[in-house]
Amino acid sequence: MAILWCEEMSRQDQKRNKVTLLDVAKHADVSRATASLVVRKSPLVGTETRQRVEAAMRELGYVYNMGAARLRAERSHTIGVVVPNLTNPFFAELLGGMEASVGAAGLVMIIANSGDGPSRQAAVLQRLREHGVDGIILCPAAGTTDELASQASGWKLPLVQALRHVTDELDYAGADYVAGMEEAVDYLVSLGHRTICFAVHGPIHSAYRERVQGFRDAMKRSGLQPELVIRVPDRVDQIAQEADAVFAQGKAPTAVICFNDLVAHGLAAGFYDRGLKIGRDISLIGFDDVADAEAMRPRLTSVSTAPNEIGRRAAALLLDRIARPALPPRRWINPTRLHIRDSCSPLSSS
Amino acid sequence: MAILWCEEMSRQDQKRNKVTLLDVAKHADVSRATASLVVRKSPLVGTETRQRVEAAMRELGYVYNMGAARLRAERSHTIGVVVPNLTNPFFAELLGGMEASVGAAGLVMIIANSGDGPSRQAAVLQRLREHGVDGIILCPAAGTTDELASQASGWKLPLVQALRHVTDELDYAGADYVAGMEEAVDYLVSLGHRTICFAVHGPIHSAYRERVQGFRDAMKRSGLQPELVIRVPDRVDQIAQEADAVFAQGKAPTAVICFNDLVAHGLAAGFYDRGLKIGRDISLIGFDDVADAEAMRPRLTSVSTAPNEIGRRAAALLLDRIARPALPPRRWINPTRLHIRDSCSPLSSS
DNA sequence: CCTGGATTTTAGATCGATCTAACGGCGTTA
DNA sequence: TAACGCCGTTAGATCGATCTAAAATCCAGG
Repeated sequence: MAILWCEEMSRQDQKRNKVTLLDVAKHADVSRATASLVVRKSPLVGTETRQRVEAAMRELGYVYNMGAARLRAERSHTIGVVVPNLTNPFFAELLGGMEASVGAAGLVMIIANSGDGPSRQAAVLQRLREHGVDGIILCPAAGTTDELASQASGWKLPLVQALRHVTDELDYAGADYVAGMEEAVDYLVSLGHRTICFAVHGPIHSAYRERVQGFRDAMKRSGLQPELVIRVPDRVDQIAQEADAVFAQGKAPTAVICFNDLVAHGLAAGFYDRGLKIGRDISLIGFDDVADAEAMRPRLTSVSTAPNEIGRRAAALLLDRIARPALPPRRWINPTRLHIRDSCSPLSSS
Repeated sequence: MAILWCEEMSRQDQKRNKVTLLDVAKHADVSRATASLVVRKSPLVGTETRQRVEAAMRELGYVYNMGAARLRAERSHTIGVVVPNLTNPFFAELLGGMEASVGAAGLVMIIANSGDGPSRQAAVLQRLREHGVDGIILCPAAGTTDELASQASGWKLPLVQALRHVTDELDYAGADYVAGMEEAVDYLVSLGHRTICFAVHGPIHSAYRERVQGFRDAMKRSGLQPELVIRVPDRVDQIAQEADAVFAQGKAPTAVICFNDLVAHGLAAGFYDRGLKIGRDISLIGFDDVADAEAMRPRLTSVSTAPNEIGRRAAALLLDRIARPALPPRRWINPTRLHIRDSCSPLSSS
């Protein structure tokens, strides 16, 4: 007896006193199978039995073991999210939106960082595969090729692209960068600006190309010089230092459109340092409309891309595809909106 | 023959043509156990055999099944991270730091959002438990009580607190908010300021209390009025609107210390709107020193708390504890540093 | 040639859930 | 009365890895 007890204790210790479905079943005097049906809220089980089992679960402090369930059922209730960079507030907003959708559906997110490089991205995708995720939301790293589509279909793993896309064969959730940029240009043109510069930075990917394309198309449509695209550094303090770059090519622009709000922030600081007053000496438009746009002085006019909403939509797209894998590829392009504040003014004197 | 083939195909289809360790073993002409030793890089297996198995893995496109491994081995190579809020760039930095440490150790992070509320926090903790995480990094939601410690030990789940703490019985990684605040006060005092206000917002938790305490201690030590603590709204645009609140109590302060950089941003905008020039009419100090501090004009003097580093340390603490659960509780308090820029100036006229 | 010890390899049980196919009880119909 | 369908329940196989304990192999020394 004493020996038996010892053995039981050591077993408990070894197993970290885990309560299994079998324990619950015994305690409620039903079979393992019935208990399983109860935890999964199956309608097959009788009301009285259900209540007895639920009571047993509560009494024993049972916690469901997803790992074991996954092994048998091929569903992990887990999705993978790969972004190029965690620290960027823009991606943080995106993740926030995803978490809302994904969490509401009862799944959890594994997040991974690709560092915006294809080799690291391949490694993290492999890792997610090993963890048996039910699907992946990927913001493709710069340099990702369209063989991503064939890989994903070979893996039989639902995959949606977010913010950037490299293939039409997979779902995609992003913003209408082209239209957003056109709206920004048209607005400046309506204020009388004729020499408009586009300040870009960062790695080159679909969202980058679409913004450039939107800028050029709109400039051409207005009969203006479409080639005034200037690259600036990545860090905000360096952007400020090298703000002059904007004036280095040909005629000095009277307005600058920025690749994102970070560039706008940097240029605003740089212009300030040079004694240029934004909204009077030069007009400035940002892109993304993150929270800080409201805090700048003068307030920054910016094209809103609503990363939160894109995240939500990307998650919805993925959940749909997990439910019906054979669906044809879909895309959800979030409309953008020019949020007009105080950083632009009509061109008065030239 | 044809029938057999069909059967095989349908099995493949059903199983999503998954390659298992048994397939690899057969292909390499060894046992399942040996193959398992190879994937886990055990030194027990001979060189020639190892190579044969590795070749088989490559040829068949084998992917490791963590789920199955976890079931047997009680290690999921997964940790859970709970933050109050994904969208805050501060937490984004924290996550970035964690990801670096955790990823390097070969684990992945499941992230969850507590919404800074204890009930939702309880739900996500339960969810993480169901997913069998090896440990949890938790930034305790406002209102979390110290029974967290007994819960965690009951769950036998390694848990480290990050940024905020509710108990001494669990590991903790945070910043030295008290010292940081004292340094800020002392700096302003050394510039001649005597009436200094502390502008706070957000929910109340240990990090909040420590900052207030640091402020009051330092003010008292300098013989100054320690009660000038003012609450401002949460959103940056509302902070700007209500910046006057800073002057509403007693004598008007000549310097303001902010709870974080977001408050500093809002107040800076509000002061600008009222024609006050920062660094001349009023001095301003931020807290956290996130990227934007450098982009403000004038540049924002701010107390750097290095969330990235805290994230890295929290992860290291957790990995240590997973390796040796019996370790006494430890804490890592990141030193803060006052990053002096241009938003403060000596008090000349009064 | 046999023995002992170290090194490699293996069969079989096991983790905790889900799934399949079947079972008993009950009311209905032929 | 036998046959049938329906409902709630269940035993036993199964998922893909790991672990344990023992077996096979090899080599040196007596």
